[in-house]
Amino acid sequence: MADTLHFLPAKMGRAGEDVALQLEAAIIDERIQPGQSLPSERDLQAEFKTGRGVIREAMRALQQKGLIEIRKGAKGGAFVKQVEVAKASESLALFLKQQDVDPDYLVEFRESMDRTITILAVARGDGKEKRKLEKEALKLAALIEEDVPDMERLVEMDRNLNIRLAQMSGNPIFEWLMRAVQLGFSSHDHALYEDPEYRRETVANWLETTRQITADEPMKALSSIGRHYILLRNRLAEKGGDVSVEKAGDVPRANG
Amino acid sequence: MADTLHFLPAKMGRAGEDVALQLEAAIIDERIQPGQSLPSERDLQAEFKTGRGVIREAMRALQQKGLIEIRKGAKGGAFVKQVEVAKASESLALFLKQQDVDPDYLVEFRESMDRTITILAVARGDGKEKRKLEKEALKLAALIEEDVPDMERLVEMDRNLNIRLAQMSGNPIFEWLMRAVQLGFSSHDHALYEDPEYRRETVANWLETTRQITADEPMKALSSIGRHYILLRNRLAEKGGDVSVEKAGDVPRANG
DNA sequence: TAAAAACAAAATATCGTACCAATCAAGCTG
DNA sequence: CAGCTTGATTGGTACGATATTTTGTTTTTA
Repeated sequence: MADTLHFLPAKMGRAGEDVALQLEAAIIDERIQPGQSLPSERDLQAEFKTGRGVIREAMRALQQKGLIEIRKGAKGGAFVKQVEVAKASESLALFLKQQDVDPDYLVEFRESMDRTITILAVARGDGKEKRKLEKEALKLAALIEEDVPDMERLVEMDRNLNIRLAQMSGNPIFEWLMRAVQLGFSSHDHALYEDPEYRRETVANWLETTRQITADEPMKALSSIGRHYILLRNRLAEKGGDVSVEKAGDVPRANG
Repeated sequence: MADTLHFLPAKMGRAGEDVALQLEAAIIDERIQPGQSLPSERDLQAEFKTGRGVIREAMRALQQKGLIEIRKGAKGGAFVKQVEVAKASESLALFLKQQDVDPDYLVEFRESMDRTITILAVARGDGKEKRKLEKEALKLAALIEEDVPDMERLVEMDRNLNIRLAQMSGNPIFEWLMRAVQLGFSSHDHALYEDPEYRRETVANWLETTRQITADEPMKALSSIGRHYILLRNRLAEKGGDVSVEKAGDVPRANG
């Protein structure tokens, strides 16, 4: 527990926000280190001289930001966390989802991002990472041999390949972007895997791309990336305009 | 008010999250349109068959995500908002700050984005836009002739040039990204304009870049962009590590 | 006797309700 | 038309009850 912390009584009128801001400031200034816990709800209540509801609202806001993790029970409480890149991506994904952006623009954007990431990954990824990536692509290839491939699983593996590649770029900002895009718009890739012919070609393309990356052949890898986007554009054109951005129906629900 | 909305009773144990998720889904799904308001807290309480505290926590989470805006008083309530790009920017800034990400990565990211944008802008921007851009660069050049240039104004014009260029790419995603980056991380550019020598070179470089764009010379424009980032990197190296990403202290505060 | 299992207790977050305060818009009144 | 009143809504506080997890203790078992 982090003692010797002192806060001002919460301001009336918008107490919850005030509490949240003071706590956030304390965390960001590293007056409370990651891993440490904030005082218990009741203690905070006393510290801020306010009701517990206010404290709880503030906690919820910080939790939502990914700054704290709340554990119940004895020795429970609010523990300061390192913000994960996945959490940071959520808010961009949310923004992207709300704008209904023309799929063409999205594809264009993704292609440009993919190309940069690929170049960086070839240059910076170490051999082990590269071989691991190639192995993942092989696993994907094995999966489509089945008669009735599990679509969800396929799309998830595709997503993971993309994120892994972004990680190999070594630049966390690209990982952030890639995750956001994958969070918001995986429906396009879904389209690629629906059709057996495209599915086959897409996976073959993944194999080729990862192989060229392992072989330290950036230009050939780029060429392969280009092929991927040719496939994607053709597929989207075939399907017509009915592949719009994902609706929120797929937001994970807490209860069944 | 959006009536005829139906929600499931909140699940025990993590009711707040459940409520937040259901509401978020309804918003993203556009079952509730931006501008419309959610039912009042008490109505939601009845709908979800839960206590008011739970509803308020959920509201706070949604508010924190930027999905709703809460107004007090008569005709008050929770109004669905368009998520602002600033939210995504904030959350990225928080992540980079907490993880202590090297500013070099940001520069690298910006350079790659700038290059793509420039190519697209040359290809898609019409002559009028390009000349307008060049004129803005000229205005910037005029400004640094003064003995004591207004730094704020300089940085703002630089920002506007960047955003205008992003707009000319014709792809809204690049514009959003550019805005997000400019919002949270313009301190680097500030560094470029502090030193008289760098200031002069930076502005000269802007002139060159915009000129090449107007002349439909993408490769020369790229070359010029490259020069910009050489300047920026040199400047940052000179200044040492003290130019970190913006503190979260500049996050807009709701109450004074 | 020592290890393992079962049980009780304490600390903590979570949930529900009731009540009052502050705020704001619209309508009423003089 | 200025000022007051009223109704609707969110904001804040208090208290009690419940669920969950850890911890310590006791009992059982090998």
